Amino acid sequence: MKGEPYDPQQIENRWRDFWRDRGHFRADTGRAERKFYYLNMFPYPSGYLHVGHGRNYIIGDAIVRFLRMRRHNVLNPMGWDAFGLPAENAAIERGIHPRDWTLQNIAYAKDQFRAWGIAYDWDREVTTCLPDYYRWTQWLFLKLFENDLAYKKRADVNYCPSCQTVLANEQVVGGECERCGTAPERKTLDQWFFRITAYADRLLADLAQLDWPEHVKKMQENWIGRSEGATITFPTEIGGAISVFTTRPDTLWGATFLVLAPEHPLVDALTVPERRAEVEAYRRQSGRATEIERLSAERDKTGVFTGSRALNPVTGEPIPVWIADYVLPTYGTGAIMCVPAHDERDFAFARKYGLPIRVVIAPSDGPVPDPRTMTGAYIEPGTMISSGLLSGTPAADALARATAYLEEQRLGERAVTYRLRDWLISRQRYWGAPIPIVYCDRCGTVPIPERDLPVLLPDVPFIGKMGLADISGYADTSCPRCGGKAKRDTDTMDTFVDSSWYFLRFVSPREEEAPFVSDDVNRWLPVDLYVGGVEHAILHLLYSRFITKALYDSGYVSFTEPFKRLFTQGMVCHTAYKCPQHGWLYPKEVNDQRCTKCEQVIATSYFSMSKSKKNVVEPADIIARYGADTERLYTLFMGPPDRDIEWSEDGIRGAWRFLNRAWSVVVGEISRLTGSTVDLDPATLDPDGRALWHKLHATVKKVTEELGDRLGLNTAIAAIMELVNDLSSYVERLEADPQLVRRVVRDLVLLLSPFTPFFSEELWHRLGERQPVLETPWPEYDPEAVRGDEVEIPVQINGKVRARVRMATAAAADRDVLQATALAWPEVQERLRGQEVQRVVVVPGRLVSIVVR
RNA sequence: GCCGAGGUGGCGAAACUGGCAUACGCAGGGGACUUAAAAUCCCCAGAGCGCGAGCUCGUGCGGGUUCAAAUCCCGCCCUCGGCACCA
Repeated sequence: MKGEPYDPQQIENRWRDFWRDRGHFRADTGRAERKFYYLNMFPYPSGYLHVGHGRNYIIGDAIVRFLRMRRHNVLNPMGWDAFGLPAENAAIERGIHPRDWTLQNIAYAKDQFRAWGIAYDWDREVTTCLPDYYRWTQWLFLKLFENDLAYKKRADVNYCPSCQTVLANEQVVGGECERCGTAPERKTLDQWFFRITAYADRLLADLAQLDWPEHVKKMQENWIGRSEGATITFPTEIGGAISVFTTRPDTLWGATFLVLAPEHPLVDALTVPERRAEVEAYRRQSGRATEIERLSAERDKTGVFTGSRALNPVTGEPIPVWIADYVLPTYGTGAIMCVPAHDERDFAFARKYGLPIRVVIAPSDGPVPDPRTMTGAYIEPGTMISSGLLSGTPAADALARATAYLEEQRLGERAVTYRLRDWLISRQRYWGAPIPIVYCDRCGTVPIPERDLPVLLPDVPFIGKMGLADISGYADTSCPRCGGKAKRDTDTMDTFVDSSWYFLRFVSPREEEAPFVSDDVNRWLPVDLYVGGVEHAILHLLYSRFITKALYDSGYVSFTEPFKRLFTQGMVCHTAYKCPQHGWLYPKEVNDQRCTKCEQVIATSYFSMSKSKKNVVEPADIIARYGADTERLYTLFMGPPDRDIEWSEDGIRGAWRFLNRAWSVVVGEISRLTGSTVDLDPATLDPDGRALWHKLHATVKKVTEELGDRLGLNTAIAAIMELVNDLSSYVERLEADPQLVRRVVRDLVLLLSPFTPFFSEELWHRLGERQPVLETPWPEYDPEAVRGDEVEIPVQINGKVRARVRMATAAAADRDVLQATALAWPEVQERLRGQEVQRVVVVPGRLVSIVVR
């Protein structure tokens, strides 16, 4: 059928601003009936967005359009995570101000959203680097400070020499700076921390109530790292005592030495004069190593003896006290008791330095290991031996008994320790929210009063790597308390602070008296569905949860978790080429598997799209060739949204072909349909018409369920493709019913609209509809029609399908009728001849299974 | 090492609660249209055996439960992600 060809450029230009002009995505936060707060993780504006970034927003846009048509009051805002180091580094490279670079990127990204047809409520846009936002980030700091959740401490920190700033523990990945890959150094600085550890238990416990992917919850659980055990006190020979944390108080009778972190406060006192030089040397040496180096498991354990002894509290035996840098000052008490017989690490250390080993758990079968000949720690279960009153206890019960005994004897107590550390938020860089604190000689550390916020970033020419400390005059101020001379804190806050509360601001983004309006926020939060990348599974999500709980405790919000449901979409991967000599290559630099510069054979692999690997696909190119609808459709169709997918040029052509097919079938029918407005009576349709009628309803049901709940957008699209295939075949027929065709075409256009909004709006308009798609209700399905007239029921004989029985749907739903029909079916009769039927299993509406002989 | 997710045609994948394995799409083969090509349309397509009706095998591997297993259970292998000297 010839007709006007599908021309996406023209169509998309026509509708691009339509949804915004009609205010389709302007939420009414003044009321909350049928409210739905949909949120995409907001982007960091770093140049342009590629098709991989697009996936996140396209998924969201499809869901949100669907919800709008289902008459939800949808809040769908967007903003910019606009502070941070990359902007600063990029600005340095280009010799411009990070603010200009950032605002420029924001403008560009907004154009990209517009080209994609992604319709946000732009009236609610927030930009974290603007004073009307960061003013409230500073407010948040003050609230945490008031509640003793922000504190300053002198600490050994990870300092990235390349970024010239400190990194949070979380920002050191695999021993390297998360941003630039440089190995951090250790530095001792006065830094601000947020006391997230105070919430460790609640952050862990409340995971249970979240509808989040299981693996993300597990990652948070690991990160928090709760360990139950006991702290035990070991008196020392010189007086005083050393407290250790252990998860194995039951093995206390086997503790033959103690090890302290080199930084432990008691090391000085414990070191005997003859050992002083050696201990000092060791402390200096380990002080140079970063925490990451110290923790590398491959590294041989080293340590030195302090010369002092402590007393094992249960055996009374004097045991040596060592220091070693595999013991971390920041975990537990910074000191451990060592039970070499039953712990691999302690065993290795004891063997290396010839320390005594004492076995306290005997295998239930086989001989007790001999400390002199053991080659590894015995870590299997068994029975306690040489353990005083615990001897003879099965190891499984020993833990509880040991803990009870220690508490009774006041030698120690039950304790819980976390892997989670407090959140270091000070950064020595310019492009962030200034910390609203001054230091006064007379009054000490003084918070800036709320009414004086924001503490503005000084507006100075940007001259490369610098912090606020480098800007003359910034630090000099007067004390808000006494009016005397004072110095400002010259650090800015970690950007994760900015993003740990932005979801609150979206509800009342222009509020000038407060960061958010509690009543409105309490009505609209938690976010109903939060969609973003797994890369934020720990940091951003954990910090946001912590801030929400802190605000809850001080009465600003009435909910304890910010994101009810989380969905993490997979990454988009693409072929990347690497030349052994020239590194990553653009596809155009590759010819016949060889580098065009040096003719060497290149290596081909798949990676998530990134500028550094030169394997990004630009939406502008795709949109110019195929249109945004094709990109959207392909992005959603190529795989389940939560899985990584591989971008392929062939795949996108498939999506393009489908839209062309759908276009021509709809456009081709329009002339036939004019005037066919009478409601159709499905009862009058012929069998082919009935079949299409059934397919339509089944498709509506499928697409509705996938979009509304399972988020299986790929299978929703597959179902629509099937409908188009069936519709094309049907309209080929001379006696096609125009009423039915009209109905199918209408619903088809609506079903497609969340995925291909331009395409649908255009066809909808051409079908003569006056009301825009988004103001039209989502198609309904009739369960009766979904069932269909006839079904084919497979009949199994001894587990193998041997026949298919066609019968009325209602008859197949009746167990007895189905069984009788199946047994009487000729092919079945044939098969059963001469066989004895032992059993017949009937699943109404589904299957019949016959067991013979 | 610990924790988690996954492994299905040539490829991306589907099968939702144990019930017809491979829907939908890509690539491929054959045909139609065309002077030709592109585009489009129609047909074929898990593997093996058989002239054929058909039969056998088949969801990483090996067992098991069941009338029936991609799906449940036991034991392995591989890939990816997180954590990892956290006491």
